[in-house]
Amino acid sequence: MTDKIKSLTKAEEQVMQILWNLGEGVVKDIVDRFDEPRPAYTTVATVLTVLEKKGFVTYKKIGNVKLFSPEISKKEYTGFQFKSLLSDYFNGSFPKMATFFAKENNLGIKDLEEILKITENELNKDVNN
Amino acid sequence: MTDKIKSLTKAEEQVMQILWNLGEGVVKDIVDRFDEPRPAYTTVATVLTVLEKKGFVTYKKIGNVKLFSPEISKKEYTGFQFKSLLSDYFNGSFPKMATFFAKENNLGIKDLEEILKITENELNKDVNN
DNA sequence: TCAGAGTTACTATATTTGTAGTAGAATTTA
DNA sequence: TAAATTCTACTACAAATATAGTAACTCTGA
Repeated sequence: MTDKIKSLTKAEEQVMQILWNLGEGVVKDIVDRFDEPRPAYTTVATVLTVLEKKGFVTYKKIGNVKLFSPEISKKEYTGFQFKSLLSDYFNGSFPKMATFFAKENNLGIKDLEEILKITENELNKDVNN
Repeated sequence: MTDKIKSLTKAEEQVMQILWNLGEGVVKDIVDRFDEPRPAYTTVATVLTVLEKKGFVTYKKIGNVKLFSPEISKKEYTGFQFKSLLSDYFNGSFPKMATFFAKENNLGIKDLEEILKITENELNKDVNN
């Protein structure tokens, strides 16, 4: 079903991030969200064509204009990235990752418990989605 | 001080992973750890040369042989990757990441508390490093 | 109704990445 | 000590990526 996801290149990822935020948009919409220095309109159009070939986006033709939208959700791609990081750098262990985070930020047990609370809230909050 | 870290390419990352495990090694050592089909000896040598130029590895000459070792630790690079993922996909919020993990794995509060315990253990365990 | 703005399809080019060969130096070994 | 092996340095080249130009098409507003 869900075809194997391939990694995005840097340029592709930037475009996808914008498209995930917008939900949908034409080339111009995407170009406009780029920080200066903006890539050329045609550059973005090319990247979108590639993304379409790779199956990351689809589009509807509205008149002669293509309205692009993500075909792979941010969530799906996040999962892919997250799993890769977890397996390549934390032996697939989430506690190892959490430990790493704690150490990087000099957090103690108390802080972790605090984070757990916040997480539980988040979890309840988005029972939907 | 710590120069800005650049991303590793796929091939480079594989070599680094092996080198991080070995601690140090000559080209042959690294080739040997590759799964079949192994890349050519010269391919690995080339990648190492590139990694050296990028500052990811150094080497000591032992006779006429280069003994390579990581210049950037796995930990440093992990931090870089982790931060990128956290900021690009979780708004920089670790609880959001934890929530994502929980939902992906259908974990409930109980499970999270269990994970917290494991994490606390880990944290105590490696008081060193 | 046509001039300009926007859009797409196609093409082009530089750079980076992945992969590996060759030549020759150094080392080991029969 | 000559042959085989190992290793590095240098080079090569194909594929992928990043970036953008051009031509042609299509609206839309004056």
